[in-house]
Amino acid sequence: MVAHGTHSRRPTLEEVAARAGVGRGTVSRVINGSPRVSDRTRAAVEEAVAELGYVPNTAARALAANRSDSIAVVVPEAESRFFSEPYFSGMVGGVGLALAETNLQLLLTFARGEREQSRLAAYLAAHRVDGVLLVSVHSDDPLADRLIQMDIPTVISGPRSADEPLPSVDTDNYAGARSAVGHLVARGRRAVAIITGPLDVYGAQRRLAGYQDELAASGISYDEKLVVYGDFTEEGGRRCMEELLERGTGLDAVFACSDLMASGARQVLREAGRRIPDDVSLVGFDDSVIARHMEPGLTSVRQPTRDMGRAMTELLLDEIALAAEGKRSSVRRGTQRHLVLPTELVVRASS
Amino acid sequence: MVAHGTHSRRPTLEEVAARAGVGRGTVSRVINGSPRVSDRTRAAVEEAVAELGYVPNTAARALAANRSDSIAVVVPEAESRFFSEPYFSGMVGGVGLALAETNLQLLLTFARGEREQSRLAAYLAAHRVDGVLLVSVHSDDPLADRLIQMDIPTVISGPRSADEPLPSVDTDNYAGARSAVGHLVARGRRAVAIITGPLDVYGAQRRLAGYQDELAASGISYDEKLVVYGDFTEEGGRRCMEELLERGTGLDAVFACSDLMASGARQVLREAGRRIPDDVSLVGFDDSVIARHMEPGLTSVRQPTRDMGRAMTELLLDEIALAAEGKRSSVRRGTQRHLVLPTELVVRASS
DNA sequence: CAGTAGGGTGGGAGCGCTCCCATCCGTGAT
DNA sequence: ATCACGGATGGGAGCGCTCCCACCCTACTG
Repeated sequence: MVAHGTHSRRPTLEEVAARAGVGRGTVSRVINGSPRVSDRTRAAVEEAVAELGYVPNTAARALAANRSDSIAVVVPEAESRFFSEPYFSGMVGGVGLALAETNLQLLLTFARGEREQSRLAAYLAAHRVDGVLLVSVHSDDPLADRLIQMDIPTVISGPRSADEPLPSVDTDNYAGARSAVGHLVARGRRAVAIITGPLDVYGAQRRLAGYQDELAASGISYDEKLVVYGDFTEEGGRRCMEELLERGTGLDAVFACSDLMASGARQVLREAGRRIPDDVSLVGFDDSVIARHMEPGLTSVRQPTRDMGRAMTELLLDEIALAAEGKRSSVRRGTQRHLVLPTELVVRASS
Repeated sequence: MVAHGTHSRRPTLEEVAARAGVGRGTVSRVINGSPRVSDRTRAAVEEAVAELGYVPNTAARALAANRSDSIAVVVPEAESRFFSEPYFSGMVGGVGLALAETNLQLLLTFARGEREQSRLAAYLAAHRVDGVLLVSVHSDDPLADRLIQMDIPTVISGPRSADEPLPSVDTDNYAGARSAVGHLVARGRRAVAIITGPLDVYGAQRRLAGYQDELAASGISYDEKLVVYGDFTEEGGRRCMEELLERGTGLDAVFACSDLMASGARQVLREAGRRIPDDVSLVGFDDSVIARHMEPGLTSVRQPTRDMGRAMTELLLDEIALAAEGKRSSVRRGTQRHLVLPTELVVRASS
């Protein structure tokens, strides 16, 4: 490794110490903000640091201190979904934002399939990250349990069940669904169909529950003919809508549990000659770009993905601090371990 | 791999060596795939590794070997744009894909503003990454030059000018624009307006050039009244379209240099009572989700963002290898240092 | 049959930092 | 003036790995 312009020869702690006329330990203390340093010394060290353009070597620090100053965001889905779903990018954006205030780094990891997940687990186990943010997980995801076993601080983006052991951040899927259905009912719709998400995702279950409860609260009896089971994809939405029409139930509104499915549904409705919102009201979930650009504009339940990312990060930092203090297990600080963020119904022309 | 109670006590190289009855160096050789190990020994070591569930400690490796086994993707924009633009997520997805085949990690970094960029530069300089992927850069971006100065292997997603010193990957903005305009002309449109991107982005310049050249090639004289300067945003598209209408030129087609701007333009056209495509044909650029969901479907120039991410990664790996060999400067392998990927016109109802 | 390549191998010497203990010195108590 | 206490400081001992040199043994060479 020769002639590497500038970056090949960076100053070390030792050199800063020599320059400032102090010992290695003192410089380390200054760098790490320890209070046990006199003001004079601190100033001298800081000057030397500035003059030399000293930047701590992270690898050395990680090795000595046994921490990595980085967290991993693990997206279990194939990264193809990562594209289409604003959920992910919003989340990642929020994480980035929260991390900007710390000096932690963000490792982005896609884990497709079992083999890669194993590799990933090993990787994470090797102390490469201080904590893990798990985004969008199915209830049977093995990675989550592995992380628990390995005792790695982890926060999950949506609880996998009602009694998720991992700290989690989620949107209020239940309330969101209720607000959507309530809105439809308030508009005079009585035959409200639902295209659900995949029910092995807890959030999808909650949305269905919200739908049911809101109908009940409105005195509308539950008709299972109006319920079809989707998978969050556009194609799935199309298929479900066809199914719904075939059943011949006289529906006058559809609550699709994702914008993508709403989009699929809209296509089928249009092909069938049903006007939106005149004949059928349509409501989605996510309030993604699609909702804003659909024709007519899609009424949708907004999820604060960015805030979620932010909240997850903060929760994780807490977890990491706790782990560092060695206070594992039961006794936790006042922190809310399961955060539920409110949704907001964005009303547009489709309803 | 069973019941690793805690992750606090992972086996070390030394322990593997003891278990296999060999020396530390030998284990290191096996781990790193050196050929200088007899088959018998290798087998023994591999067995010990498996039994102990050994995973190398990256920090130690990084410190000793002076490399990090990770690359950074730097997104200079505020991460708010990261959301809306499928460009970024597509790119990141491609990078992730390419990286899956290596054992490098992906560090995602947002750099808003000058202060953060400086911090970032220092960070990168501290040997924390082996290389940098720079995404979406304005021609006056200071970070790129800093990276060159620091001699850090870097690949940029779009060249900042015709003689970009950094290796780059780009879409064929010029040809893409020509295909869009050519398509419009083939449809019988003669008064084709363009809403450009910000011209401090090289790619936006190329699109404008493509527009001009294609018109010229079609024997249509250039009318600067049909040219308005946008900024890639939806609001900008709206503003530009208004401007265009105010000028009162009898346009019959609009080529917007991003889907977002096309969307803004569409809104204004609709408000003005112009029908798409009957009165005015509309073509966008990106072929994002928006294009697919707009009404009518937006004809758009598709950029293979995913392939770009992939290509950038491969180029970067090459650069890193070159740097490691110490062969800096002029003499480069046969690698194409400026890759231009083809675009594809996706025709929908808007034209 | 001595002499000499090498392929294989072991292990010392760090990489740059944090941790922690020993030491030093100033200050207030006695 | 003496002692004790505690804040400030220096520096040894690693953290787990790679690099590299010395060494060994086998297999040729002449």
